[in-house]
Amino acid sequence: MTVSLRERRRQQTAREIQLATLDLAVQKGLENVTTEEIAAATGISTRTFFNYYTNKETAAVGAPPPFSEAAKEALRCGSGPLADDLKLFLDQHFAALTNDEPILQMIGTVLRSNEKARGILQGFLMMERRELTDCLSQRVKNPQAAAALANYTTDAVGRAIFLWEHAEGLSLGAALDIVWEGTIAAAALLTPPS
Amino acid sequence: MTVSLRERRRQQTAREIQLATLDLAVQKGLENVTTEEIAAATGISTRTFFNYYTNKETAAVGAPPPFSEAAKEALRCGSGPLADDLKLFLDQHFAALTNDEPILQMIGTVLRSNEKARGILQGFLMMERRELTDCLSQRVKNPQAAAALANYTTDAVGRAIFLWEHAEGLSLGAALDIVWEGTIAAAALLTPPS
DNA sequence: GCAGAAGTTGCACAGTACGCAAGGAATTCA
DNA sequence: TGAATTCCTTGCGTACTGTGCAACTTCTGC
Repeated sequence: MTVSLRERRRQQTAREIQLATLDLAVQKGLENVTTEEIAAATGISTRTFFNYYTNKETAAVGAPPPFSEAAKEALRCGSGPLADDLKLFLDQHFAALTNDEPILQMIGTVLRSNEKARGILQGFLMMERRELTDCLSQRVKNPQAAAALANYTTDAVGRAIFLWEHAEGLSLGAALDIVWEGTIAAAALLTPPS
Repeated sequence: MTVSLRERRRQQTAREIQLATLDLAVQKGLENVTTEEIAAATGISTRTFFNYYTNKETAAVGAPPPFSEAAKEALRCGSGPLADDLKLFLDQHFAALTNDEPILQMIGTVLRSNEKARGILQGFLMMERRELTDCLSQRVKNPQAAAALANYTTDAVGRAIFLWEHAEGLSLGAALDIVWEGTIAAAALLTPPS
């Protein structure tokens, strides 16, 4: 096996901590949850909690799924219209996110009221945006345009999740479709008629 | 006088705390600065520090200048091409920022290494983006397109400041021009040829 | 099965953030 | 101008955060 018992247990514990954190946070707000409570709920010591996460906000947010290498490669080397390739890329990324909808829901609740948690997530998204910028730089010569496209794309992720959380009976995929359409419409509004 | 002595002193103290914080942070990194040091450098007690700011990161970031009401009004009711009106809006906002270039410089240094500070700033930018979205909603019927445009715009602010900090001998205004051009180019890339 | 690596835990300690109450300075109003 | 009021500052006490260290347990590779 490629993953040792140790590694598996580590992942397991990390996830248990995240779940305990989110569970408590949804109940009474992350501000009012102490690391001690989280540790107790997880069945570990406070000290061990800090061996996994540097703070409770990080524990709540967890590690978002990375972009798939295949999807990035497709984006770099794609030949179709850029808008279509980006949408395809987003669809693939959302397929990964959809696996943990309940967790996503809880994270959303935490993010809405917790500044520090937003900061953590922001850090992750910034890394993702940098990754995307690098991919796009291979197709777009103007580096500022590549950065702008990466921003349009990661922002669409955020807005789609937000919409999904606030609109009843809307699937994550459907929310993305709506948001992406708005993104394209906005781009058209900025583009002088040729 | 419209502003009482109390109010003026309060503003003064708030600024002094920010300057002391940034000064120490640039010297040795905000992580390695204690609230006690900041208070001492400002000439106040630790307790008073917390009457002004909830934490040192907030003290470092301070309160960014708000959008001017006139600029917002112009954006809401403007009739020119949207891209031009937005650029005008940004130019006005940057004129306000330019007053405190040295502070902006120091804030940038802090943001680069401090996660929590980025979170604080993110909160401010999110509010600004919401404000902008509201303005734009009066000119653009599709709410997702309005949100996307607001994002394009606030992101341009961030990228312009970043570029200005990293490129030697580039004025803030010139950086904005370059970034905005990239934004427009990216929009064109997403727009199918009509 | 055993040596070493990795993980867990208790303990100690520096730092953060805030409630509370006493005292001091600014503002209001008589 | 002087008293009443309001706001600000400060010290003290306290709950919580985050990390270094050392002892101990568990897992891994040979």
